Amino acid sequence: MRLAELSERSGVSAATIKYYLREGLLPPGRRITATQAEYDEEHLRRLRLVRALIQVGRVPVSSAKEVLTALRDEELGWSERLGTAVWSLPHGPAPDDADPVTASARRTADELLEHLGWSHRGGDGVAPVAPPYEMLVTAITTLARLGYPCSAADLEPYARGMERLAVDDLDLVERYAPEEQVEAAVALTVLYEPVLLGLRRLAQGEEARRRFAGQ
Amino acid sequence: MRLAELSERSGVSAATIKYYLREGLLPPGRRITATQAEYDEEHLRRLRLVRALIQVGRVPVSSAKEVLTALRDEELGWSERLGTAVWSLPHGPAPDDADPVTASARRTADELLEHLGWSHRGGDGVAPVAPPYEMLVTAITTLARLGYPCSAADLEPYARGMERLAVDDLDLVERYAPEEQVEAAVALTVLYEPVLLGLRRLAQGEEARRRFAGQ
DNA sequence: ATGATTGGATAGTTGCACTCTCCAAAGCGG
DNA sequence: CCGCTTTGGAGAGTGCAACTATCCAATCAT
Repeated sequence: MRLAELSERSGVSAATIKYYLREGLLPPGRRITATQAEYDEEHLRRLRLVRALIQVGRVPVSSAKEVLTALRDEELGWSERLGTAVWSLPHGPAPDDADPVTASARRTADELLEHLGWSHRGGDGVAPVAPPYEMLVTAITTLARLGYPCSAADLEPYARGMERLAVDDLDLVERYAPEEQVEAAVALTVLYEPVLLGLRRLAQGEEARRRFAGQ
Repeated sequence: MRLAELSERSGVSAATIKYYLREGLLPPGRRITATQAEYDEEHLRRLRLVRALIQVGRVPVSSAKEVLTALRDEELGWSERLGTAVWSLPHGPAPDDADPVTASARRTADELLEHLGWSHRGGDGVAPVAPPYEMLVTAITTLARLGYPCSAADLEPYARGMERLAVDDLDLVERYAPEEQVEAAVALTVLYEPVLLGLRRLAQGEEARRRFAGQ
């Protein structure tokens, strides 16, 4: 199919598709002549994934590129690809280690993870600290600075909850054929986030209604 | 204290504080003379909340203003203030109701919420549909379009998980004095989101490592 | 043959979140 | 009292991200 048809079938404007091609978010089409290229179903699929990551997952274009590059990287195995993709996701401002509040938050996070038996550092050697861990530290620091300190004990039920959901997440991923699993894992990681946050806000509304009925 | 001191104590540049004052995110200081104003601890506290919402919670400035306005609105009761504040939070693109996939997603969401016994529509009368519900519908639609359909049954464990966490959330809020609870609820809703997402990504990493150890 | 279409390159637009510059009034040290 | 600095407000300017519009030569459809 031509770029115009790709545009029509995806609902993404031709100009935007050209932009994504330039930025390397989509691989170039198969060149037919000097001025024309042909796109296939795989391009359509990838374009839809890009739009989903950007619009629903709020992933910046540059990070989306990294995520997609990791997905396609034939050099890496299953878990490296997934790891690289997830680490490319946005994770907010880095913690400021000069700040004593950050140091305390880091201790809280370490205590929590140790208690849970999670290894938050990458595989072997001098692996960098995982972005999700940094994200956690930043959030705990910010809460503490605002006067809402949370201890490892406060966080444990949240961690246990996420631990249970991770089992469901991986079960869901295993429904798919092995060669589809990495993409499925990324899509489910990112696109279940709004599902989770939406359900959480609804659940809070329910619980608040239950407790403070007539106020 | 003067604006300069507010800046120093919060770590926010004076120019940015002026910008927030202009945008109405911070109430004006108490005017001392025609060209000087005095700020107090309450301003400092609010400024820190603004920064936390914007930087860690990824809330746009304009939404942060709505959230803060709702928090301060003396006209409203406890739950209206909290509801208005949470509804002002970003919730992604609205679902496209012309699309049949959206209609199907909406049925899935309705089925789930009915099964759970949650009331996703506001209080009385012709209340608008809750933004978190719309957020959920958009996410389910996007997943379906990408070839990752999820049924009400798939979503139930996630909803149950969030239901349990909402209880903990509200317990945490009730630690604070009644007049502090609305702000605490907003801060915890928004700032626990990175905590939750960070823990989820870490938990997925753990679970993936457990299942696919040597790949 | 000829008018429309295609894909690539370049430049322009929009929105957001600041950031800079200016300025008159105020404070302050001698 | 007099320079010198500081203050807060207003408006314009900046940088970045994500598009969007314009051009253009090659090509395709009739």
